Amino acid sequence: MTSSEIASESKAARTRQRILAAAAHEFALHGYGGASLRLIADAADLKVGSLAFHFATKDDLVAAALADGVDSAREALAAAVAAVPDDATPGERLRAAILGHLDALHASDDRASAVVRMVETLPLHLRADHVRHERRFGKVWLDVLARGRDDGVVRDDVDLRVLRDLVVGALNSTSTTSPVARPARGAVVETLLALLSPR
Amino acid sequence: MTSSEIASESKAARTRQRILAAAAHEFALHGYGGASLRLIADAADLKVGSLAFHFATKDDLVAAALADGVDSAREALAAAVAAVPDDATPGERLRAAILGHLDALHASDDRASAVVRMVETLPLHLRADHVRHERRFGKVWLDVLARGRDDGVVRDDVDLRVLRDLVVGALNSTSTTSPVARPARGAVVETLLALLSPR
Amino acid sequence: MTSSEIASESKAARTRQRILAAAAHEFALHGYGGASLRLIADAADLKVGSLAFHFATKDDLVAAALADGVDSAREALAAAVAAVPDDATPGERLRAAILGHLDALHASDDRASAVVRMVETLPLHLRADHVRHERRFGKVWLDVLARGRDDGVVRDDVDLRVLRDLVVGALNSTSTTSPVARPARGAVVETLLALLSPR
Amino acid sequence: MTSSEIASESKAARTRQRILAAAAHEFALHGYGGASLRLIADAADLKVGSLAFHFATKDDLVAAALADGVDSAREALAAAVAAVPDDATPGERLRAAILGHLDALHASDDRASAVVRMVETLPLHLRADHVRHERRFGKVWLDVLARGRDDGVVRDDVDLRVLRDLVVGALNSTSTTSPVARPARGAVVETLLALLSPR
DNA sequence: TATGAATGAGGATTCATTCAT
DNA sequence: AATGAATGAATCCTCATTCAT
Repeated sequence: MTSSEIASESKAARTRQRILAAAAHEFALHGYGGASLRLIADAADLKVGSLAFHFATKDDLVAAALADGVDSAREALAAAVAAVPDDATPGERLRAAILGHLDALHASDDRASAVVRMVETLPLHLRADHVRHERRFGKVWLDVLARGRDDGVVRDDVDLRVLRDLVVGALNSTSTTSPVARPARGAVVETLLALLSPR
Repeated sequence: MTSSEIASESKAARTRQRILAAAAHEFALHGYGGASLRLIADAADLKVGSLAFHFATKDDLVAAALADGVDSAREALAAAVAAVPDDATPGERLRAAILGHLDALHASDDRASAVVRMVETLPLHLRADHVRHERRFGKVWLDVLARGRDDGVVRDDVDLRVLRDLVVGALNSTSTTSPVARPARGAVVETLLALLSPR
Repeated sequence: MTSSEIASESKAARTRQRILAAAAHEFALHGYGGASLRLIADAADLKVGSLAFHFATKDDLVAAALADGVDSAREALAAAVAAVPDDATPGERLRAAILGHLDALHASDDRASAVVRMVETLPLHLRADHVRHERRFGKVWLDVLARGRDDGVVRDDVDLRVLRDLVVGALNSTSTTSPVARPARGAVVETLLALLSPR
Repeated sequence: MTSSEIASESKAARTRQRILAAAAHEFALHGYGGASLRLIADAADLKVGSLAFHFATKDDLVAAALADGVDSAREALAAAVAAVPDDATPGERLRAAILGHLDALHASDDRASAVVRMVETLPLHLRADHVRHERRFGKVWLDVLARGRDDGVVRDDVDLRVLRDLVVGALNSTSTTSPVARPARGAVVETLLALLSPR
């Protein structure tokens, strides 16, 4: 493989990433139906027609952005938890998960928040493809909560799945477009930890 | 005012309601940017051109649907709380609020869920107008929680506003388009009550 | 029905006819795949977007143009034959049919030639719908030839359907875009009559 | 010229042929305006950009396909006639011509039918170039008919050029995309022979 | 009060073409 | 000899809006 081959390979990959970033931003701002390829192309410094070379269709791009969004959020969440030293307190682990989730959600690249903004208005065929990714993400949170319960920092008087859904819903709802309205990160973390802790 | 004027006035009002209902449905399904006046008109059994008579522009319709959505949800929430007899337990009042919120959100007319689906992708000028409605809704929940705290059924170790935001966020996140994924109403209520109750 | 209603009804109909005429011209010149709605709209003195009001889709317009083309040709053919007095010679009837077919095909409005130019490159779903029209047209020619055979002016040593197909094919092939290359109408008629007559 | 140059030259020639074959197929199916270089490239197992190496523009490819189509048909027609032994009956020669024409037209490689499908919708500049090829093809048929007349198997009561145009038109009209609708080859041949034979 | 008819802007997608590699 | 990547124009279609009736 010559150096020029490497260069051209990475060029396509770089453009693809630029498009995904621009798409995430537009989708986060305007949702699935409100986002336009024109604006996405502009933000990616490309002409609309050129998008087709990387993503054949708007829905292809959406699917890629969704996968990119949840997967990166899941990896960030898992990494945040994994980074907690073994000898840390169980509460630290829980706090790390919450922080990891919030960080992904409020990251400036919008990859995760694009997902939150799009999921509920997706056409069925896209949603079907997306469910698997979402499920893997939910699994990570479930594991975190289960471990927390074993370690005695998560209450055991409620169904864990329902708890997980409410926690994730509450966290996702902080991903508001107007950061002014967003409650302070620290307050959210402490409040959630309090709600979760057993009586 | 003649009787025919009265009749025609009430006809206009009825049509307006039909449009709002159709709009709520479309907005709930496709969000602000993805909903089209044509489909709304179809669902309201009207021609697109006729919409202008009732709502001059799409944004006017959106604003009306938003106001209609939050206000009706707020009234439903307030009514549910007010319906609780004075001699009921404080926990009953809290449960009534949660149930009222969920009922509004999962109502078949989509008026409340349309709001949830739209808010985050609204253009700025619409959002500005909408904030006041949202604030009044939030005020009701804040009152409910404050009273609950006074009555000893809501924990006092957390900031009440942050708590309110998380509770509302968690509740709103149950308004998913695919009712299959939605956790059972009863489980949501009991879990939330547990989380709220003081240790 | 008021006069204004009549006017508005006929306005839509008139526009529809203008579009069909423009479409026939474009389709005759460039075929199904080569014709553009832009040019059709221009020729019909409309904006492209306005076409949708009369024909929802390009394929709808094509289907209408096809039906219009064959049906009008069939009617012209049938009328030409019917116009022959009962006491005319059988040869006159045959000649009238040939002339009627040619007249339809070379008419300046291109309605019939548009069909000839489009049929073979139609997508399958359009072709399927079109077959019925084509069959009715072929039936008229078959009747003409059968009557001619009964009257002794059409040879009886060949299969009538095959003969019909070849005659129609030969006639249609005179519908060339460059009228220079087109053989003289009279010569075509006399030659065909000669070929058809029994030995 | 080195052997590798020879090899690469012949490779180019082979690719050229593959492109022409693919192009003929697409043009036969969709006509001049409806065929796309992308599909042609796909069918030729190439990327669109690579076409330019062999044919600078779409119209260059079209021109080549047209020339290829008529010329090969003309050669097939001439060869079919030439293959008839000198001592065969004149009717055999005529039949051979008809069969040769039909064989070329219905050949699976679509080279000839692509021409039939394209000619009438060609832009003027392409048509001008094409006329010469077409004329040479017509000349062959004219010769065949003239010889037939000399030999007493073609009627002499009609203009030969008009006759030729009608015969060619009738034959070409059998090149339909749906082979179901196509009349049986044998029946076409015998019917045409009958029509041509003098009384 | 509503419809019919049209507009112009913008939507996504496809197209032939170009050019560096 | 062919590919990868991009362009700009054109494709059809949908949109919200307007206005005479």
